[in-house]
Amino acid sequence: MEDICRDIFQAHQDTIKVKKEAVGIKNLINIYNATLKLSNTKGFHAMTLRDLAKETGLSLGALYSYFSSKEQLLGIIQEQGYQLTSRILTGALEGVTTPEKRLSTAIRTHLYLSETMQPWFYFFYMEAKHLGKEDQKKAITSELYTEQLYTGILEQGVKTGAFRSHNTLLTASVIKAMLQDWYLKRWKYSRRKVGVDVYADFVCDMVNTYVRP
Amino acid sequence: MEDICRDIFQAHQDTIKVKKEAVGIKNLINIYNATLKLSNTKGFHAMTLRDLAKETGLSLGALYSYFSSKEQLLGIIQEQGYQLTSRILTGALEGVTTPEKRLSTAIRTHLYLSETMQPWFYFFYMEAKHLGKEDQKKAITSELYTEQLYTGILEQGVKTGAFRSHNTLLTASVIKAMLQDWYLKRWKYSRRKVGVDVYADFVCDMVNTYVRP
DNA sequence: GTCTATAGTGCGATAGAC
DNA sequence: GTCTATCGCACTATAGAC
Repeated sequence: MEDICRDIFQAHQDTIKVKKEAVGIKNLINIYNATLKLSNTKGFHAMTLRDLAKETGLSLGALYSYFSSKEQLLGIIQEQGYQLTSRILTGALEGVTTPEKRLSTAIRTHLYLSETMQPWFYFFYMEAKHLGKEDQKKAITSELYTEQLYTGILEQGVKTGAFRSHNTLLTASVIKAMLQDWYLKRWKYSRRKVGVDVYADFVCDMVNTYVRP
Repeated sequence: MEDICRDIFQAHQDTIKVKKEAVGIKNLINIYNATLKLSNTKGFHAMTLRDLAKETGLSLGALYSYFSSKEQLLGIIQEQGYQLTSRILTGALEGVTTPEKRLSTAIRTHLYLSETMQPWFYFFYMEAKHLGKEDQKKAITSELYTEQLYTGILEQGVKTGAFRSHNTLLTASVIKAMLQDWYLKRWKYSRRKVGVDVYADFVCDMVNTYVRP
């Protein structure tokens, strides 16, 4: 969390009026956490800056030292998320060579990441349509990028004979759908005390059963 | 569409000030279509009643002859959707006895229904969190009801030996996730020219492969 | 760096003419 | 049954004190 906010602090020094890094990062963490909490309960649009001021303990004026408009606040959070996701996914797959291992690593990494950053992932999904035209394209690119990652692994597997021949694009799509369900319906799974490990095993099992020769 | 609106017209004669059924239904269709169109593009909260007036061709004052508040408009659409979904699903399964047939019928009916009523389903999913506390409970009940339907079919199949023993609750969850992906990501599937039949075959195939003995 | 106070805008909802 | 006109309110964003 602190790392994310340090990145943002340094990347947006033009719009962030606060100069001391320690103060800036502390408040950014506060603001983003509050934004995610409020947005994920009632929606970003329904969250007013007065709500946000109350939740953070900052004043309206102080908030505007950290972003130039409500819309920009939305954009910043989204953008940071895509970068982080693709960076971590790509990193986790480095050095993993066999298709079976790559598939299971990608699925598990994605699930564990969305587990620790659940509010962020939920936010990306639900607020994507409220973005400006420019940012909306980035959202679509991000969705297709991770899907492409799975398609690539599956096709590699078909080629090497590790997987049987099948519709890799549709398989990748439903893998994504299953991963997304994990962070979109957290209320359901936590109520049932289904942990991320159990869910990860299940998804890997179902996909493996389907694609194995 | 006309049937749905006739149901609503008759069920809400207390809040709908228009008395002539022909006029009432014609405008209700107009209003709900416009609401779905605008909400699904920019979100229900971001849609103003002035947007809605422009889209329907009605005035602000006229709109209020068909609902008592913006919030109630949201509630009416949601409620009607649940009733329709459960009615159609239950009806489709009537007389279908073997677990294999029941499973495939449920999946296909759900997909075909969400295909013809895509804007409604998308709306239910994305706007559920903006509902009042009362209506939110109904949304959760509805989600769990359809899931329960799949769990029931799967358990019956395990008992009769048609399916192997497996985690039926998680299987039902991911079936729902796959069905939801169909109407949540329509832009993706239609861009790729994947039709509902192809998708339905795929989902049935994947689930069957997983649960067969 | 953060505050309070407020300007300016656009909303949901209503009243009353037609 | 539908319209126009308008009220009161809550919002985003800013200006200036501390």
